[in-house]
Amino acid sequence: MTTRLQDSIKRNTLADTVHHKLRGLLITGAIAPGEKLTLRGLAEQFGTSVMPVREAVSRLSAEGALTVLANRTVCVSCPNATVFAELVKIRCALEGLATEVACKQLSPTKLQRIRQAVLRFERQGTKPRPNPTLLSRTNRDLHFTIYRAAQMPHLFDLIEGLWVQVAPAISLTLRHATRGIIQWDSFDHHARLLDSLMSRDPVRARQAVVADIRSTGAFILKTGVLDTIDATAGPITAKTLRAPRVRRM
Amino acid sequence: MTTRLQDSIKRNTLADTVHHKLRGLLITGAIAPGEKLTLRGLAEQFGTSVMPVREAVSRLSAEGALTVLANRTVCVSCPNATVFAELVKIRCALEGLATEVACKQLSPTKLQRIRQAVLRFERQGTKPRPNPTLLSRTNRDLHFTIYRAAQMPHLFDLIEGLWVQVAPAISLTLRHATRGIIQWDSFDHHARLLDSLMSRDPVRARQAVVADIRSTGAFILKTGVLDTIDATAGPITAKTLRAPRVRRM
DNA sequence: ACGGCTGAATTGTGATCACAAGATCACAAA
DNA sequence: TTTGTGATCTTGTGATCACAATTCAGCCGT
Repeated sequence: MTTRLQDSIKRNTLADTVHHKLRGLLITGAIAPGEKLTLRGLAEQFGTSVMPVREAVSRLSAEGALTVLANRTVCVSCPNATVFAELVKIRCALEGLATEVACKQLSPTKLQRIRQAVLRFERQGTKPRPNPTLLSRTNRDLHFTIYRAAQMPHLFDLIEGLWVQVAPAISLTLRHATRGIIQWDSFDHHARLLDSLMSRDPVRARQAVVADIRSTGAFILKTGVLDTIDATAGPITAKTLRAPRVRRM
Repeated sequence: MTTRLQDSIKRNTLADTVHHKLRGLLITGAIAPGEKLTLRGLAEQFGTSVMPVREAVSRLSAEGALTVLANRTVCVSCPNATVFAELVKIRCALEGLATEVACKQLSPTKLQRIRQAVLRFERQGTKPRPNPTLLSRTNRDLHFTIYRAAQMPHLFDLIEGLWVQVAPAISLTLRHATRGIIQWDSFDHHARLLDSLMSRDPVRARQAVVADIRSTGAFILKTGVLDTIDATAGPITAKTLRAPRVRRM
């Protein structure tokens, strides 16, 4: 998925550019989950004709990042609870593998960077009023530096694809549960992860990541934001979300 | 990748049809790895204009099934040795997971079907002159009935995507090592797999699939067919393949 | 007979046009 | 105020056109 390894062999078509930019917007949650997109609108926004946008949207929908409904409406797809649970399981398998592999060949430099990311995450997270966006970005950096270190580009792409699909769910949670996000045992898991990496214990490292993924996944599921989403129901409207308002913790 | 879950909510655009058909041709190895494809050619073959083909090709290249080179030439992508090795590792993780999950909830009916597939595979494989194409098809059926039983559609799609990428390598091996393909310990692994499934032992089942994947992967790597392939080098020509001719076993 | 060069032909990419299916809104009837 | 209905606009999809880049055939010169 994505342009895969071709990123290096930059085939700079407009379609690729649009694809990349859109993907970036999606993975950072800049576009709200369920939001409707129009080809012509995107085309105007990117300053191209509809053609490159069509190709980009086509690829993104193939990745599962966008959904084109039976109505032929394009919208940012957000997994419902069951889909999300499945994605979490897959993530455990894939990111566990990546971590295990990376653990065996992490350079001291990368280890340093990971340590710093862990620290940054903890520092931001223990603030009285942490910035959730910043927090999730730091978390992302942390994970992806590890996965990149595994030097398995295809695996990396697959993982990235999963994050693109999961991102909207996180974004939703962030939007509707502004307080109390920080219950996370993530601190513990990150610490254990870092420790395992430094002592070159691949199995324990894998366990730590899996625990981390599972726990934040469980947290998101527990908020119940995703229960209101029906994949076939189309874009998420204000009405859709009103009913089972997320309860604060 | 693919049309994902949308398969049920058939959004019957021409692009989807072409995508599906083309994908089928690729996964069965009907189109030779490295073969060049032209949009207009495919369009004529499918009886459409180039537009649907463009979208299909775009998606397939996003999946990694097709490669569009810097020349802007489209060809069936075939993994080189290192990429193939990576794909095998990923397959182990994903298909292992699928097997483990499936093991816990296999209906007796499905179990029967798997048993029959195993028998069919063994019967065909022990023939004095087994049909390699038929053999690999049976093998595919066997694996995919298990994976489908896991009832994790996204996982299934990912696995299918991996097979599409691996298919050309298998196809190549089949073409250039017409004899002696049947060294496989696959019989043992299949037997152990079936046994584990019947006795509901998820862990052992996983181990059996992983062993199966690893061994046939190792076999393909050992033939050395993939060593001659450079991902950036473009389509596979007769010349490319001449040099280190596959040695019979 | 052979190598390098030029022409035409083919290719993917992007833009534009055409069209059918939904979505939206205004207005009228209850 | 609410509901049904029609016209109108918007949308994705597919076809066609235009174009630059690449490929390839054929020719010329040696």
